[in-house]
Amino acid sequence: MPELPEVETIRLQLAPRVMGLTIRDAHLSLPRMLEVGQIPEIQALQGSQILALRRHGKYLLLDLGRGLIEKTLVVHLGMTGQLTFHPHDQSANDEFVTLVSGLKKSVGPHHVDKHTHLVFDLEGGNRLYFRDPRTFGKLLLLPFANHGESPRLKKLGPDALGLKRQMFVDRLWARRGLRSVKSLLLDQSFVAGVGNIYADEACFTAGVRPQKKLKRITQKEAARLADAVEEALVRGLQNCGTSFSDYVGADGHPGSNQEFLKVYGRGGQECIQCLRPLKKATVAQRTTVWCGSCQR
DNA sequence: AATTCGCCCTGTCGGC
DNA sequence: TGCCGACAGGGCGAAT
Repeated sequence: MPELPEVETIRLQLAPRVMGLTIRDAHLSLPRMLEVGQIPEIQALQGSQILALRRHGKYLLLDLGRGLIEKTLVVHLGMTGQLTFHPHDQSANDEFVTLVSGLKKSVGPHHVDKHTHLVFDLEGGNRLYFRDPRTFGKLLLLPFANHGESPRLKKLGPDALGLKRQMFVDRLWARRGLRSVKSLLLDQSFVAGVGNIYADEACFTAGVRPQKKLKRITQKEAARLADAVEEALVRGLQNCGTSFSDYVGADGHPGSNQEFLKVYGRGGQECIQCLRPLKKATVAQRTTVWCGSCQR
């Protein structure tokens, strides 16, 4: 489940490898991954260069064009999306082959399987693959000039990484009400990039119960949440992302942040602070883990 | 207007 | 061994 740190890891790994490369050919094998009617536009990308890689929240934005940026390919990895770079000179690297398909061994001569939905043939024999077993991901091709007006991107709040504490607190304060802290953290129009894993981790670090109503949150707790979100995301990024199931970086390797998670996926196990068993329940339609003693 | 719910989708896992 | 239901969940559109 790629959240901000996973998408940023991919962006950082991908940028030096694909920047400036020309797209020789594009193959979209599962059309429904793309906005309807855009298949001809994908074909038309032949000859375009990858000119910039940006990210907002969990969205990766590839700016494409011939010299000047003309279009933006918006990529959302959903639950199990993978974006991997396959360099021409490492095509025989066995380790790479075994890791590229989720965390399992991949079969097939070209590292492509039935879940590889988009392939960019880049100049020099390099390739870029988009793979997504559960197909919750999305591809969207927009004119660069007005891609900011896209309904999908327009509703996003400020990017969660590097967001000023006071801005976070102010936005939370403006939404004080009956909804839960966790519901707000998952709301991409509040801040963009936080998903289920980092929301739970942030709540634990802040000492706040995920189901606590926003109207009962103090300024102090809001500030702690702001810091805890930043801390969780930065740590995730430092560890190249959390590979709980399918996530791999652009190099095909899993991240290591799953080894450092304090609560996510640890329901019933002992709290790292007080050693009491962690609680698990559904909050805001998501599986949620917290410590009933350390989080109030 | 704000919030919740059902749905999309497939691989994995536990129970029988 | 194999079948089957439960589960994972981001975001959208429908319902409340």
